[in-house]
Amino acid sequence: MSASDDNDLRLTSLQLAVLRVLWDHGEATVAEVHKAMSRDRSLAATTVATLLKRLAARAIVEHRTEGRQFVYRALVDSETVGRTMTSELARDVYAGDAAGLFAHLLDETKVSSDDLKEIKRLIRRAEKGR
Amino acid sequence: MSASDDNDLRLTSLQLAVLRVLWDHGEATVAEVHKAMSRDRSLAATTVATLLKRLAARAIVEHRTEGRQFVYRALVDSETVGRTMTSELARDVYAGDAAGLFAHLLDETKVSSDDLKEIKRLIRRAEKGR
DNA sequence: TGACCTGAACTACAGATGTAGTATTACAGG
DNA sequence: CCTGTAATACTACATCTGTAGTTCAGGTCA
Repeated sequence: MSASDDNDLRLTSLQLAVLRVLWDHGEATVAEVHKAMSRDRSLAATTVATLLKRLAARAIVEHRTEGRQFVYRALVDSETVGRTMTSELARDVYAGDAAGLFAHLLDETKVSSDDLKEIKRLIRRAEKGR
Repeated sequence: MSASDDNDLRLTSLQLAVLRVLWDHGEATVAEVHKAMSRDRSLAATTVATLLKRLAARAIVEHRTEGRQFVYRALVDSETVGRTMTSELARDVYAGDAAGLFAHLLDETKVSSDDLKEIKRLIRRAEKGR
């Protein structure tokens, strides 16, 4: 938690794609992030470097230097980002109507039976905790 | 559906706030939108006008002229926007893990007992439909 | 040691966004 | 007919984003 970091977690799709690589890898050099992203997006390596540098300026990632390379890692975890963005979506789009959001979630994404099972478990837990 | 409109429903919080007014009112003049938004945000009337004009340029709203005023209405419904943004969130942040999104939804927003009841109903329906 | 390669730094640029001032124009009232 | 008044049109501008080229510097290989 260090100091005054978090806050302002409005992230674009592209920025999230970068972050995901760091979340998955723990740490990664620019080249590694670039490579990992190349499956989905064709970006120049310098583009990825720019993205990372900008995220660093926002204190969303940071890097240490290893030899001549920067090794980046995320300063925000996916949990926090997920929570923040979910509640923003609920507020901005659904005016807080959780059931509405959930309905769309069921409709629009492929929710597996396992997911449903897990979700039911979460509901039971929520009901217990009132 | 007319022609090549929808698509590209990436909307910011502010843009959604504008849209919400139109969704709630059906139609509204710039002044009405401005007033409705003034509870939450202090924007100049011209700012609201600019916002609406830009949304119109993206074919997200349109207006007819009534006397000297523009009466705006949304060209996208909240259902569509909700669906789109929800699935984008699921994809970008959760890599499609619906249960993860749902867990955060339960945690982060105030889900009422009624909401839970409704959600359980949705789940039953989803299970029926396989 | 000199030519390369590779990585980061710097520069660029168009489009979107938040935000609003200024200009213009068309009525309504006197 | 003239003058506010109110509404839209036009202009502005800083910031963020997506995207990448160009420059500079430090190792590496011959």
